[in-house]
Amino acid sequence: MSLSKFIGAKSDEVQAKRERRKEARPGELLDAALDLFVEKGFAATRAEEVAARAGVSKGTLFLYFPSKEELFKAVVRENISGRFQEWNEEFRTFEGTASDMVRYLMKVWWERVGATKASGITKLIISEARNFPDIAAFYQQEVVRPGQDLIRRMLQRGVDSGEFKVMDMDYAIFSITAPMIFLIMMKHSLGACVPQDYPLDPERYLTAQAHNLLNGFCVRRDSGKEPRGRK
Amino acid sequence: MSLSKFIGAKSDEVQAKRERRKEARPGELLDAALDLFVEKGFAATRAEEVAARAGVSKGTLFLYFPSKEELFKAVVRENISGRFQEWNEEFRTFEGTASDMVRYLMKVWWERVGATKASGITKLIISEARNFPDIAAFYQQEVVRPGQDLIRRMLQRGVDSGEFKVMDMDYAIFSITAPMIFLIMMKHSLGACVPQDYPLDPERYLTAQAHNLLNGFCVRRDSGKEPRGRK
Amino acid sequence: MSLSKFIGAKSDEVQAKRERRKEARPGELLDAALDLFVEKGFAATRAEEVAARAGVSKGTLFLYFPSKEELFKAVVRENISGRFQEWNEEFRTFEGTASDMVRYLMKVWWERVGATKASGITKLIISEARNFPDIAAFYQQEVVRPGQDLIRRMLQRGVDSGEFKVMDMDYAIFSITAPMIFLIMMKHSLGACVPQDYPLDPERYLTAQAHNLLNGFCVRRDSGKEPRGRK
Amino acid sequence: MSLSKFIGAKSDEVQAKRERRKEARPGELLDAALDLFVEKGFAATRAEEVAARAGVSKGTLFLYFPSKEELFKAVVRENISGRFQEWNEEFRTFEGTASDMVRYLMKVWWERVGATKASGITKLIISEARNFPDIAAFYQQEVVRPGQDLIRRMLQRGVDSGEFKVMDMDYAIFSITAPMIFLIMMKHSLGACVPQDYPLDPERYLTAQAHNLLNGFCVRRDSGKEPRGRK
DNA sequence: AATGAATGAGGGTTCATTCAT
DNA sequence: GATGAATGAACCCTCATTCAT
Repeated sequence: MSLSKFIGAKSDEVQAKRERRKEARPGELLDAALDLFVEKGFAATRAEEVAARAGVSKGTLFLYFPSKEELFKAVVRENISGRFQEWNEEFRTFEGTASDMVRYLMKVWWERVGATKASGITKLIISEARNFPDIAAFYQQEVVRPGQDLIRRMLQRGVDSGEFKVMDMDYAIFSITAPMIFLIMMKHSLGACVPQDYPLDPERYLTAQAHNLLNGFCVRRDSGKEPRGRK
Repeated sequence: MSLSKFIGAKSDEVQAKRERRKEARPGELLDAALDLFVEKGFAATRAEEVAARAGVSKGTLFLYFPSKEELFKAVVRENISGRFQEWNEEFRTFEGTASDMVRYLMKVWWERVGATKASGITKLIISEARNFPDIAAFYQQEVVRPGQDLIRRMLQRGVDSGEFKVMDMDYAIFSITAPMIFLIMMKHSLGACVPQDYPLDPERYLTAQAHNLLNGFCVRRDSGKEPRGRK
Repeated sequence: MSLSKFIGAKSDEVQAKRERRKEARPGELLDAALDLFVEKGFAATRAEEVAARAGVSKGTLFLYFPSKEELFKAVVRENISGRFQEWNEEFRTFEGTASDMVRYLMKVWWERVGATKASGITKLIISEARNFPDIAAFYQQEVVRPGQDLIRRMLQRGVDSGEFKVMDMDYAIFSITAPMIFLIMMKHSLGACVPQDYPLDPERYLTAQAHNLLNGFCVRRDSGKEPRGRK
Repeated sequence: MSLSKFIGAKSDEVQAKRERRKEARPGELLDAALDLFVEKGFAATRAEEVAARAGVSKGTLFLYFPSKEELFKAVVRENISGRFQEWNEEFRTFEGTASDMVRYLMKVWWERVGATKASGITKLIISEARNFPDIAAFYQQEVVRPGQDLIRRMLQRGVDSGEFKVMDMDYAIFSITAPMIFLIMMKHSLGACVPQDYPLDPERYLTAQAHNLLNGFCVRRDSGKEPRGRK
């Protein structure tokens, strides 16, 4: 807090407000753009609409981003968190069982990503991947791969400790990620359109999913043989 | 199969080919449109491109479909199979265990939907749901709900027979559907952009997923208590 | 003239008209564009105006030229005549004196270029050279240089035959071209704005200019010494 | 030269510098604007660029000139010298021959106009005449006409003294002005783009041009009859 | 029925101009 | 006076849609 508050009074305050606005502009625009891109897709989102939602005029948008496509890339860049170092550390020092870890992973993922605006970026990239292949590749490298590595280490720890069965890791990883991707797509797609059909509590769903995945549906171990139904 | 084949001879054959082509027109357009809508989204797909891929001129497209939006709806209508009656019957008379059924469901779903062009419609609707809420609602009612009902009956059968534990059915259903949705999104999105990162065999993935879901990761039953990791 | 006129009648005629229009479109657009670019410059000419002058809608312009800049280049390309081979031949076989040739050159240049729409292209390129340096270079190479070569040969012929004095050819060439460039700029610039100040007959001007250039203003030969005026 | 230089001392000097800068502002803007208008034309010149080149902000430009068009007019006004009174006097008292005068005119014109930034204004007005007809008329009246009158008097003096032939004055005037206009257009247009093609020394060109004009190309007087070449 | 030339409303982008600081 | 963020009219260009052939 600066002294100017006591000696500068009014003009400084106004100055501060304007500067705060100016500094905040790009962020406000990125927020508005993320919302709209997630909601309607890149092509169907109009630049003017983004500007309006951010409370500025169309021209102002192009003061901060040279084109709609650059705005899109900035939205992605801004929202792709490189928080994996932190998360890796968190999991390296985790003290519970591997099962605890699985549950914990899903829980914190929801709290930090799934439940926040950041989840929109995943929906956005999955929806637009074919139109922006380089962004898709970037996301794959920066987010998907580190995420898979983290999950792989987690599962391996369970296997190494004898807690988990030996399993095909490449496939098991997707057993963990699929429900998260699913949850995001539902949240931003069908779930947003027909909410009455998705009255589920995401956290509870993830808990149930983790439980099912860890223990299985079956009372006794299932043989795993091929089905014998007709056809 | 028409009689004209037997009474027309050669010149009729040509006529037949032309008529077949003519009658096939809308179908070819719908096929082309499905591909492009899935690939690029509704807004980014140009009508002329659809026509070109179907091998007709731009004008012809509008001869069969009054507008791009109507084309979109026709694509959805055409590809949303009302095959649940048939499938319900198939599952009602299924003779194996509930576990067999789960595996069988995933397998035939992949063969009949996931691996075919029909999978595109799911990706399409999920991507465009927010832009076409009425279509989303229609899909929800015609496809999602019947599908969930089918899965619910399947799981209930397992519970009733003592093969499956008692579980929260509303959530368990998603444990079955999530990997299928996931597979579709990957196939038509990131997987199509960075194929080297998705070298998985979908059928094997589904088998593994079914196995994990049925038997769990754990060697022994996991307690299911909350994780005790830091924070 | 085709027979269709006698057997096809109406539908063929209409077809012909439409095709003629279609074929004529680019030409009509180029004509309109040349006029407007000459009149107002590249930047101040609006695409819609070009279209309107050609009697078509804005969109049609872009059916034939992918951008305003490509339209500009097409205008230049279309109007830069590579007629120098023909002209070289004409001058090679010319039978009069070198003085005749100078007068003839100016006369036919006026008839074939100066008086026609083609003169606009020179004004256009001179006005826009700095904005389109590559086009300027192209024009320099395709038009200016061949033109200068032609004039140089003409003057050299006069010198060789003893009709003209020995002179610095590089500079004499500009004595021939300057009045032509001048005439073009006046025609499309000041002369078009204040016509009452330019009531001159271009052909007579060129004749007078040729006469002055060939015989000089002076009754007797002037010494050519440096001027002795004050300063 | 102002008195402040003698009474102000140091602090005043700073003050003077600032005021000089302040007072110089419009001049710097006009200079920058002239350069850019000459180079790119009125429409293609951006106000911000003018301001930047003058070292001020965009807003400041509009502090001094209410609009881009007014800036343009001010540029023209500023650079159209009303120096004809002075020049008329200079020529009235000129003591050499009429031929000397012609050479002298071209020489001093080059020194005082052609070689300086002032030449740009001619190129500018010729290029933009059609877009600003009133400015063209103003220029015609304030510059072209007085210039032509000056040249006419000069030529008439030669005719009156028996040094020059009797000639059609209206046309002879253009024989003097054409090379000057030509030189300006080349300097600011093609010559600036393909400099290797215009390695000529302007002063030498004007001298040669004056010589050619005064004495003619021909060794003997040419008949002036119509050419007899083919066609 | 099929074509494809033509249309014009709509959206991205620029930039002269304004105005709060 | 000076600044530069903000504005919005205007322009280039696209593309769904029409319609004469």
